[in-house]
Amino acid sequence: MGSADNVTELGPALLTLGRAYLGVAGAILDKVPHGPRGYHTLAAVIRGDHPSQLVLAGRLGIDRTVMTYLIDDLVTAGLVERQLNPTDRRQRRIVATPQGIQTMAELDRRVREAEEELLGALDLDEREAFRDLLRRAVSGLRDSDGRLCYPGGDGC
Amino acid sequence: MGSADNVTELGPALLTLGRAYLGVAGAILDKVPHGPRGYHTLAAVIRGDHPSQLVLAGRLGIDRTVMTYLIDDLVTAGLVERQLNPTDRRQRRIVATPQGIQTMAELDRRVREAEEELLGALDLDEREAFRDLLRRAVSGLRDSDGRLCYPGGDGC
DNA sequence: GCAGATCGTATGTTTCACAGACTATCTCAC
DNA sequence: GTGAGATAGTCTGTGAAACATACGATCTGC
Repeated sequence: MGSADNVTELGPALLTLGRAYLGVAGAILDKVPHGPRGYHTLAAVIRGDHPSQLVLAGRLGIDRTVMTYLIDDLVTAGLVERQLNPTDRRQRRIVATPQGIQTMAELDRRVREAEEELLGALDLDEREAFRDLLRRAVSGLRDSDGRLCYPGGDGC
Repeated sequence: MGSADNVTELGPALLTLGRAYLGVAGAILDKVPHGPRGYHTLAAVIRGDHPSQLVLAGRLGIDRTVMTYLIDDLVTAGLVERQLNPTDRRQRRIVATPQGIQTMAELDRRVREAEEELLGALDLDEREAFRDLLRRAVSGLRDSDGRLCYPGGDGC
């Protein structure tokens, strides 16, 4: 059986699709601080259940030093707020402002349209299957706390 | 129908899986110049059918100025060679050296193992389905020459 | 032979991620 | 209580990477 003709292709394809996503989403999200990354952070904040910046960073796979100025810029844009946690004053709880929620609602629709366009080569059932497989593959990279810990990573 | 609970998730999941791939592949490919990117370039070179650096860059979605020093380093590592195209002396045809082919053969196996580990949450049939859907989605982003041209990109 | 386009290269700028140090605060032992 | 160590968040510096721009070499068309 030939071994060279069925080369993996998974890695390049993954990165290519990711870059394409960054391209189309970046065009939509140019008003959001830090583009797609800030948008994903805002989405996670709205989804809630993030006691601290550190947990938020762990869930998104972002370094905590990056998370600091990422949230700085989301705050100055009026999309989120830092709230001091009274029970542990080291922690900053991040919550979305009404403006942040409204902005998210508007952008979510357009981003979803762009995503559909990105998967244009697949029919509707296949897109749903792809989303499902992708979601489950990623969830396998998380520990019980939802933190990312892929093999070779430092955390696990 | 609730609109906030089925947020897209495709973008973050895509980027997360891509970053995880870069993490595990980068650990394997730390001896290859420019890590995964150099490896993908080498793989494309071995696959052949790339008349010039520019076409190669277009296929991989890499800027041509980046491609220059990427190939520079692959050449100094002894993995590829620049051949002058006699019919058009502006073009440089990139071919793999025997050492490049051998290196590729060794690394391909390990990278594939890492990929399987990355998709560990899926069973075998699902992994194959995921690879297939991903490959087809990406092929939809290419024009007739194989160049990447996702919506919003400059080229199309 | 000349004008314009194309391939590859070189240069400068900007952005970005990551490591390390630092402050403030919490937890636990005693 | 008090002190040692751990943790959350911030700040600073460094290095890598992408991108635009400009340039020399070569091809194509007239």
